[in-house]
Amino acid sequence: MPTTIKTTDLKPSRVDEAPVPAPAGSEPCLDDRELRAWRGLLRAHAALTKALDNQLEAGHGLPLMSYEVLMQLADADERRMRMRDLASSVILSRSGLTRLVDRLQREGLIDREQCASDARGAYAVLTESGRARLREAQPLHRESVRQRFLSRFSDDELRELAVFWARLQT
Amino acid sequence: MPTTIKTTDLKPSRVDEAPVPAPAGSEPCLDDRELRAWRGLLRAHAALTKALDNQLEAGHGLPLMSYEVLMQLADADERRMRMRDLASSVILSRSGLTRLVDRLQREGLIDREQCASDARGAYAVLTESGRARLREAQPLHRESVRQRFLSRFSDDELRELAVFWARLQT
DNA sequence: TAAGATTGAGCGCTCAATCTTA
DNA sequence: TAAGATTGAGCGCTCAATCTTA
Repeated sequence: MPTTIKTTDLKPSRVDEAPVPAPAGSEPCLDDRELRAWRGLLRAHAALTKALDNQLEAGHGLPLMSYEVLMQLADADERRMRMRDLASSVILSRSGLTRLVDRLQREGLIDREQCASDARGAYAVLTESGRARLREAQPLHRESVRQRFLSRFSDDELRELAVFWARLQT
Repeated sequence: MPTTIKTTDLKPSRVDEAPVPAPAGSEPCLDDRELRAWRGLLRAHAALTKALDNQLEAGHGLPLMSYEVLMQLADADERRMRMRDLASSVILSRSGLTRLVDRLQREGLIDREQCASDARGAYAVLTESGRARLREAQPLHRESVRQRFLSRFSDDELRELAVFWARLQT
């Protein structure tokens, strides 16, 4: 064990910042309040996704990213989406999605289908087996999201968070 | 361009959820408000870090993770930290940090030093060149964090966010 | 025995190049 | 010309195994 116990790493960044009187003018240093808001987001996200990913992987052999893809398809019309749309909705590059869908297809959770209206296009389609796997995994995942995230907030706060996220869209 | 314009992907997950009357009992489905709070976090984080990482990499050849490591060291006593502590404060596995420090050392931004009190231990130490590189990169990065994130919130909201993040610490 | 750090193997992603169709 | 999808190359990470010291 390390001798220094670090309860949090959101320290006020002592050196290098306070002494300097705003170097150029247009980009003053982040103050303590700003740092906590920003680095808190990074740390919270990292800790949450790491925990959820490990758990989902261990319990159902399904990494978080795969889970998200299955979810998107389950919610889509006819349980299918264009590769392009699917990539952007799970925030993955197009090539990244191609490879992820390769893996899920190999497991039988997703099928590919030609797009009728645009011969360049392809659909990813959720299979029955994919639906079943998703249904198996959902209870554990939802409970974890509740326990680790949602339960820490009141109803009003959850609504507030949603408003906050919406504000970040470009 | 896809024919369907998706302004947001936070839809109420129509199928599969509303009809089923809470399958087992202990893990009811996430409702719309919960989904927006949760998936909003995932999307906001992904979009923000991707943008910042690209910009930092393009402008200063410094991926976000490397930047975070240099920051931690710049803020630490004597600009040095034990590998173990550094890994946990940037949320990286120990082996992941070993390799990242390898790269930064090859670039001359970090040195390694033996730990005097524990012969198993090693310090990562920020070099002068590392400080200089960080100082170069900071203005752009800070401005982006401001523009893409901080500026979307009032002072009170930033304080509230910090409180929210603190609540998530297990 | 266990903890700090590193190494070998390999996974999952991105970028750039490519092929196909609009 | 440009867009959708895939492929080749390669980067950055993790897990498990290993070495060293507590």
